[in-house]
Formats: sequence, structure tokens, C-alpha cells
Amino acid sequence: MNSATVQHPAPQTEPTPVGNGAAPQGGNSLHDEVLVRLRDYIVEGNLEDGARVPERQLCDMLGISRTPLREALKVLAAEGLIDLLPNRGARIRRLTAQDIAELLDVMGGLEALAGRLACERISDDEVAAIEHLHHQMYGCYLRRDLHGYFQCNQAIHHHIVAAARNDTLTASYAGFANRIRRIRYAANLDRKRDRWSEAMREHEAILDALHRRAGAELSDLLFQHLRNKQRAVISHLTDGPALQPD
Amino acid sequence: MNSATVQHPAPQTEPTPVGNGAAPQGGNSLHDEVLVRLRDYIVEGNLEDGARVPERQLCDMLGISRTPLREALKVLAAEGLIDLLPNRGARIRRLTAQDIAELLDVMGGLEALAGRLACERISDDEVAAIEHLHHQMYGCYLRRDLHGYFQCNQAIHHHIVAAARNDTLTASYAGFANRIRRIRYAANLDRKRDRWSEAMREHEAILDALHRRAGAELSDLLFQHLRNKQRAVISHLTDGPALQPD
DNA sequence: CAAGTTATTTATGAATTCATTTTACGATCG
DNA sequence: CGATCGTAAAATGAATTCATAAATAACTTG
Repeated sequence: MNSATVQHPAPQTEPTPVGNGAAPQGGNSLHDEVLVRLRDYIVEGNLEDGARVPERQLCDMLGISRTPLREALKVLAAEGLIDLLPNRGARIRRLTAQDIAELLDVMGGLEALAGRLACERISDDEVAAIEHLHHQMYGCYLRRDLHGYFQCNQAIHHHIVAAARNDTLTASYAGFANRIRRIRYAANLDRKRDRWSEAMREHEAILDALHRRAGAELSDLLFQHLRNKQRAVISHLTDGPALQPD
Repeated sequence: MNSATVQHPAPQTEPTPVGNGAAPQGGNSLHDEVLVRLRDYIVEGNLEDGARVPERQLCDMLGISRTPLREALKVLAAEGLIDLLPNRGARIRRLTAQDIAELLDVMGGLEALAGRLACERISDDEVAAIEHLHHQMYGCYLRRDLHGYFQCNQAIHHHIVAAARNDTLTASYAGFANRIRRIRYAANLDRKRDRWSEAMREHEAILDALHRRAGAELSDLLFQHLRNKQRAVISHLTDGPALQPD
């Protein structure tokens, strides 16, 4: 970890300091940090769809050798973020319209589950926190702050999932959210008014059901909410620009 | 792949022929084959819970070097099958009662989704195939063939998931099923009569709803089915021996 | 001049090597 | 006699090296 005590002669390229100032996040060793950094880098959309990712370049960029990098690439491939072609390197996974539709359906299923479980387990404080986010989101909606709206919306959904108190569910949901986040960024560029207000209304109903701890109803609302989003995204991708905020 | 054309002098240990006679399954290269073999080996319960898995031993067993093995281990850790402790090697992941409860809830959520989607998309032929499996399973139930029942039951659930026509869902479901399969094997040893007949009745209702393409109803039936199973498994794990067949 | 072919360069797959950390064993001391 | 410390052996993390497959460039030929 200490760049002063490298075992072998360091590569001629100046090694980028691995830690970006932050403390060791969740990772075990150097390899995990590479994994986290690479995942974030991809998820945030820094690489084009289908772009070739030469190992050597990434090694220089991260200041490590190919061994830990390839381990990280294997994991990212297993997570579905990249494709690993036999003797031809890694490519950023290109999401087809069907991929996106499938992902949103699965996330809908998981959120539906989360809603059901959350109603059994959520505390009043947690509901209040979500309600606060909801009001905040409404403010963003009123002043047409799409980015803020987006952040609040995402936070609300993650809070509901977290309230289910199921770490397996949380991790799985986060994985799918990662896979689709690049798209969400892209979709974020444009906005379609009618879907936006529709999404707001759906969120009102979701919050109401959560208040009443109406598990089955909330479950259905969340699934339909994702289904509507799916419809909007898919029509955007096929028909052309004009998009949903949620 | 050809063991006669190894590049470097082969290790002194006789390399186990990598291909177990089967054709290249889904894997790309040697590394993927190792991954598949290791995963199967673990999933089928050949290793004790929490057992240490020395890299060297596995290398000799598979006749490969540590590099591709470690890549496979990283993937298996990401899949949740093993734990990778910082400087202390790999251990078979020990599933707590909570882990199992969480897994069954998530699988219930995914099956609920699958049921909903399947009702929109399933063909008459597929329903007929599932019905056939159901009758076969009923036969196993009558003659107390727990193993056969188990196989049929698993096949039915996988068929329903497949009928949802969502590869993302299918892959995710298979991953969770893998994580819990070891437990199912263990649970398979004992049988508890009343849960068995209860599960049979639930399956009757599931098949009926599928026939009628009653998506919402099927969705709920599948979730409750898994919830009941969860209850049975957990009580088995905490109270002691006596178990559910499904 | 264009198309096919071959040689060169580059990148990937996998084994080996080196350094560090952990674990096991044995000696010494209380 | 038991416990603790120190040393040796083993295992892991990571870099390097070697061989092969792919991509590119140059060359030849029709």
C-alpha cells in the first residue's frame, strides 16, 4: 500500500496514488480497492458503451500490475458491468433495450418485495425520513430541479429497500441499480413533463401506502411504478429523445 | 486446454485432466472452466461449512496454477459462495439462519415477479410441461420418494422462472438457488409429513392459477409458498431436526 | 493499383517468482 | 509443568515473465 516500499522496481510510469484521500472504504486489500475504483469509474459513465478497455492502460492509470486488475475485471464481468471476450479483452457492456427492460422488471420485483417487508419492519422515524425526502423531492419538482429530484428519488427507493432489513436484498438491488445507473445518467439529460408529474403522483400514493403500512398495496404500487418507468424509458430509447425524470 | 502442450514444465503433480469428459459448457477459456467446476463442487456440498480452502491444494486438484484459480475465487466470493479473508485465504461461506431467511425472501420476491410475468408470456405447451412435472411430483409424493419430489419441485420452480422470459431474472434466481442449494441438500435428509402435504396443496393452487393466467394471484401464491418454506426451514434450524420436503 | 498473404507488433492467458503476512513449532523462562 | 516469546515453515498478495492468439503493418502478386 505504501508506495515507498514497493517490492520490485516500480514501473516507469508514475503510480497514481491509490487512495483518493479517503480512508480504506469497504475493501480488504489493494485488490478490493481497485475493484471499487473501477466499478465506480464505469458506473458513473466515464467509459463509452462498448468501449474497449485495454488492461495495460488501466494498469498505468491505477499504478498496479495486471494480476490484481484482471481479478477485478473478472468480478466486474460476473456483476454484468463488462463483457470479457475470450482472447480480446474487456468491453463496457452495451445495454440493449431488452436488457434495460429486464433490469427494470427485476428491480420492480425486488422493490415490490422490499415494500412488503418494509411495512412489517419499518420504524416511524424511517417513515419520517422518507417523508422528508419526499417533500424535498417535491420542492425539486416544483422548481424543475431535475438533478435534485433524481437524487431524492433514488434515495427514497434505497431507503425503502433498506427498511426491508434484508442485506441480501439490499446488495442485490444495489447491484442492479449499478448496472442501470449509466442509463439513468443518460436519460437524465432530457425531461418529459407529463411522465414527471405522473411519477410524482405515484410517489404520493407510495408514501401514503407506506404510512398505512399497507404492504400488499405498496408492493403493487412500487412494481407498477417501475413498470411505468420501464415503459417511458423504452419508448424513449426506441422512439427518440424525450424522457422521464424518474 | 491440451495437457500435452503445456508451456512451462508441468508441475510435478499429475495434472487432473481438466475436462471431465463434457464439452466446453458455457465458459470462454480455461479460467471459466475452473470457475464452473469449483462452483459446482461447492454448491453440491462437497466442502464443510466454514472449511478452509487452501489455494495450493485446489491447484493440484485442478492441475492449474494459482493465477486462474485466484480469479475464480474472487468471482465465487462476489457470488457469495465463499468468504475471502484478508491474508488468510478462502472459507466456505457459513450460512446463518438469517442468511437463509433472507435468501428465501428474496427468492420469493423473484418468484412472485416470475409468476406475474409468466402469466403474460407463457405458452400452452409450457404450462403443459409444468403440469406434467406436477403430476410426476405428485407420484413421488404418494410413494414417498423425497429425492424425486425434490427434483420435480425444483424443476417446476425453474420452469416458471424461465417462462418469465427474462434472462436477467433467470440468472439472478439461479445464483440465489446456488447459494442455498447446500442447505436444501442438508434439509433433504429429514422429512416432516405435515409440511409435505401442505406444500403439495400449495403447488396445486399454483398450477391452477397458472392455468387461469391469474398473474397477481399466482404472484402472491408463490411468495407465500416460499414464506411457508422459510418458516419451516428456520424452525428446523433453530428447534432441531424435522423438516420440510419443499 | 487492389486484394490477398505474410511478417511484425501488440495484447491477452497463464505460470512463475518474490515479498509479506500468517501460522506452526520449539525453546526458554517463570 | 505450563505459558510465552522467537524462529522457521507455509500460505497469501502481487509483480514479473513466458507463450499464444489477435491485430496491424508491410509486402507480394495478379
